[in-house]
Amino acid sequence: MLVKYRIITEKPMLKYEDVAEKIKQMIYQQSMPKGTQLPNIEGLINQYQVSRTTIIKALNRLERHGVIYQVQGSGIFVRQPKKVSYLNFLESHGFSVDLNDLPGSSQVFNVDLMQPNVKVKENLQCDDNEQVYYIKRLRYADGKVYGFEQSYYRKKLVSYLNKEIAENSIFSYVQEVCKINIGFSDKYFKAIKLDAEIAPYLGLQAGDPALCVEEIFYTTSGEPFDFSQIVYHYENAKFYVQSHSK
Amino acid sequence: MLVKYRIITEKPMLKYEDVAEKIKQMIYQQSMPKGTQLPNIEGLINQYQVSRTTIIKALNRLERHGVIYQVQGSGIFVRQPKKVSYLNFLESHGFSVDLNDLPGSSQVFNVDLMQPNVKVKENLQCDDNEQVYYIKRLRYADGKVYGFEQSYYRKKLVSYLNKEIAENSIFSYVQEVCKINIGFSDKYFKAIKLDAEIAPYLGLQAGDPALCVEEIFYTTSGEPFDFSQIVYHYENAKFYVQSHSK
DNA sequence: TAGTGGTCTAGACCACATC
DNA sequence: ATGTGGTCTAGACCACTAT
Repeated sequence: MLVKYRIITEKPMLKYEDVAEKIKQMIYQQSMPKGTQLPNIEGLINQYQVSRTTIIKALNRLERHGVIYQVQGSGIFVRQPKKVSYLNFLESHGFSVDLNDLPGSSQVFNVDLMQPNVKVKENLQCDDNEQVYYIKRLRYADGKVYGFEQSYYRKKLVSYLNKEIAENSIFSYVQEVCKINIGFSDKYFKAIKLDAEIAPYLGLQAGDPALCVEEIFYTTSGEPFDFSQIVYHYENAKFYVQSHSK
Repeated sequence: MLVKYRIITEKPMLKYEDVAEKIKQMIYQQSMPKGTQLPNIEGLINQYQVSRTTIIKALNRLERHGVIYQVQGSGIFVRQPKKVSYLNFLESHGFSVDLNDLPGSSQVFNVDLMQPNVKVKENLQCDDNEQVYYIKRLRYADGKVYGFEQSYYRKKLVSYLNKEIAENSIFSYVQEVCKINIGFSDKYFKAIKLDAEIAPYLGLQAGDPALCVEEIFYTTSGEPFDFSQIVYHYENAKFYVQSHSK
């Protein structure tokens, strides 16, 4: 039997991922407006030649990602497109394609190997004497500064990093070269008053507002590998999150 | 056959929800630390007497809610408990129990029936001449002001509202009395500078930072019923979001 | 090699929506 | 009454981890 493979990761293509992707393409290529009804499950089974369960799994995935919504007894419908100029908060690093991780989108100040302080050590669950890479960089999008980031990667899991990698996408490197599979993440955030140290990086004044986000990323086996603190420019960075009760 | 029912909604209890809840209880009652391994799937099948698929569905739900993580070939493990004093951003209204929606936790300024302005009309997809309830209130938690909220509910879907309801939980009322089933939501957020009009409500100065969130809640059939703008106190409101790549 | 989670199937039956 | 999505089952087989 012919087995499809993902282009990048070389993992076997799962049927439900494949079907989900194709349905998504169908929606976007035909630029269906919100509320458009899709074929029913029976129809999708015939169209993609997979079992009912696989169709349902694909639909649930699309529902969680905000692409469609399903109404029992009624049908499957296209969901509202997100407002433009807002970033997907859950995909702003990591899980899916990150449009901001393009070459030249980061100004890197340093990439240092060091002993973590207490806070970093705790968040990354480091052993004693374990070392971490410390990266400080400014992030740009559309030519505008949108965030000041300080991140820490465990050397144990990310054995090498340099300035060039940090200027591009650390997450692509970590996945493709270090073979780290990203499993899940915790994000903590709040509004803050910018201090005199960070404000200049963003071209703002001390006392100006900012969105401060602390993130911890874990591998699929549950090991934390990245702890980052990002301070976002209050005018240049806006986010959205779509969620679902199911 | 005996069918279990949910206490409040009187909907039949689904097996996978039931199992998920029981596993969650097991974790919390035994206060298992993060990393604790749970029984394997075979064991859970025997313990709860349901099919493999149902166990897996329950586990996936717990995984999405940040309670556990599953490692293929290895096992099922308890995930890190969230930092205290942070609110779950996705559950801060709506989907699950809202600890802040307790009696006396809101100071209500007005509950008015009115014609929506353009922005509200668009976000709620109102027909022409449709009316909305406009509620303005301050939200408290632990005796501290944490947010200033302006919300709009479509009269078409929420036929009646008053000050007393707004002082308690609008969402409970909407679900239990109006029989609205909450399906999904869109949330947009950014840091802002407080203006002179809103700052006093939060006991802050104009120019101080704040987290501004705009939310749209939809019924399970995809109709928007609530549009809210909430301005959060930058010192009293902190949030977390847990996410998963699966 | 043995054990664990993950995918996929075919089919029965249930719950909700619409007419 | 009919059509739609949702749940649940039993079982085959695949993919990853540990030893």
